[in-house]
Amino acid sequence: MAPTNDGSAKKVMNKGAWTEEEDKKLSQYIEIHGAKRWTAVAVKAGLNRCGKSCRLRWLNYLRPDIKRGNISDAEEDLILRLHKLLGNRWSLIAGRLPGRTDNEIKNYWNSHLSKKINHKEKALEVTTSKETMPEKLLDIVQGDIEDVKEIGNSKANFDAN
DNA sequence: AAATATTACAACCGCTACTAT
DNA sequence: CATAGTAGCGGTTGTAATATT
Repeated sequence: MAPTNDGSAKKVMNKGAWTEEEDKKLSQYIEIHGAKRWTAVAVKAGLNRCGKSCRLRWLNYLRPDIKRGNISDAEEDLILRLHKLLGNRWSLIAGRLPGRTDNEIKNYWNSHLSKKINHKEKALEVTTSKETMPEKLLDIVQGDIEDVKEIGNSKANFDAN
């Protein structure tokens, strides 16, 4: 811990897996002061971590509204559909799956779904059949697809510009 | 039962976008 | 308007857990 350093600029930060104690410090600090100003959070929470690391930990793990546990069939189906529509825009996809994070979905895609990519056509055909999708979810997807297309398009336009 | 391979996931890194000065 | 600092994104990696031989 401790200041450790001589005058020269860089502190050596912790890296790698978070300990329970670090988690606790981080959540406690954030509950009081909010999830903003990550560099300050890192320092003031007494964590020898960079802000970026704290942010990631909070967003992907500690944040209270995170849904844990396995991706349901319905969620998987939604991921497949959205990915077909959006490509690797994980954050956008995650936005349509309450409680799931971009990182989690990206991971899920890379490990579970990329092997299904071998039977890609089959998988996508299945997901386009409405019967396999619960009504509620279907509404969500269809409602959002317009939004999402717009976002996609405007980005494309911007890029092309 | 041990050794080795595979899988799954948390966390990192570099880059870009956004915001404020 | 330019520039600096911060937040966010997505690719990639390290490794712990699990499966296979």
